[in-house]
Amino acid sequence: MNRKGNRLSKGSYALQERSGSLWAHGKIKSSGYRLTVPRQAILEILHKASGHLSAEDMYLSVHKVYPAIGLTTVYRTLELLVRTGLVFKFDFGDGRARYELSEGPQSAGHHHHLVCTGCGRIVDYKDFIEEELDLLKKTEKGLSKKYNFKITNHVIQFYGLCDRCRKQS
Amino acid sequence: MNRKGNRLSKGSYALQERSGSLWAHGKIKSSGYRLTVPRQAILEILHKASGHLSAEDMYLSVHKVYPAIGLTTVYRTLELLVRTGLVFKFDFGDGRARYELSEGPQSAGHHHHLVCTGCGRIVDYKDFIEEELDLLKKTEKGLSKKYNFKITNHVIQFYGLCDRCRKQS
DNA sequence: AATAGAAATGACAACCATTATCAATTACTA
DNA sequence: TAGTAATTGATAATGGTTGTCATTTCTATT
Repeated sequence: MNRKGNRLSKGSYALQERSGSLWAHGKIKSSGYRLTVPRQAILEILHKASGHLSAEDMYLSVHKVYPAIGLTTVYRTLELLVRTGLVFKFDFGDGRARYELSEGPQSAGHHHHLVCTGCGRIVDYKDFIEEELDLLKKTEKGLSKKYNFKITNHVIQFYGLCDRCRKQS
Repeated sequence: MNRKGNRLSKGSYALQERSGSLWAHGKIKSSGYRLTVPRQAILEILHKASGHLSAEDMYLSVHKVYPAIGLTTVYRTLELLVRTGLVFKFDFGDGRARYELSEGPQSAGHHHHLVCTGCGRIVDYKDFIEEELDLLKKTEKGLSKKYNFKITNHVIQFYGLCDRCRKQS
């Protein structure tokens, strides 16, 4: 196979580093992992995408530019990114996991999801985040104490029917 | 096979009906579905259990009493119960769905889940429900209007490490 | 620069929860 | 009580995800 074509040029990555994944790169290295081409490519895709991509979405996307990268590697990389806390993994009930970057310095910020049970459409929302944070802080503290859990994460999702799907049913 | 042994006697069900599944039975019938033995058996198990059972959990449980009931039927019944709103389906990230009765007249009440990412243990909590409900009502209203969604459901989950798992890591 | 050793990768097979199929059975209505 | 459509159970198929293992690539060390 064409090794050269599958190689990432330093130049193309210099740009990406300026635009926000430097932080992620550092975190990967400081966690003792190597910063490889597939990992960089997947991080780049996660940066560019609006979020909630499935593993296969990323595979198809990455595969266009680097045909040598296989689906297995995408899964392995995502698992690593989740483990190091760089990426969140979601389940919206359609049988495949979705991934998005967690809150890095360059992130789009804390948000939650509105999921249409009709068509699967996912809408990000950032409304009511302030009130939510108040409640969450309080709840996390209370639950930590009461159940002796060390809480690291939380998920809030709303399910319903979107505009289009309401009309059809 | 022993058909008679797999049959539910009227007597044993009379008791169950008194203890809370009458409502569910009515809802199934009024939705145009038949009230069959497997459906009653699965409802009974959901009533008795503390919640968050997987399909296989229920299959094993049901299978002891009614060996003729197959796993496929368990899945189909759960799908029906979810569709009619009698049961909620959850994903706690361990690759299998979990089910529990939704808020019937006899339900244990509105609660959420605390999930240990170490061992998978699930703790129900009902703390801070009042404050939470305020926020949720407000959020639902706001999101419905802004995004034109008809919101039917929501999920709140906290993830972390439980007592035991904290010590081990 | 060359190399050894460890980490990472890719192709492929295996896994396993869930779903589709279809003939046989069952619950409800007339 | 019989007729009929709904439901069921056994089995196979599906599909997302993970395990395996030989090969490749990185990195530290000569």
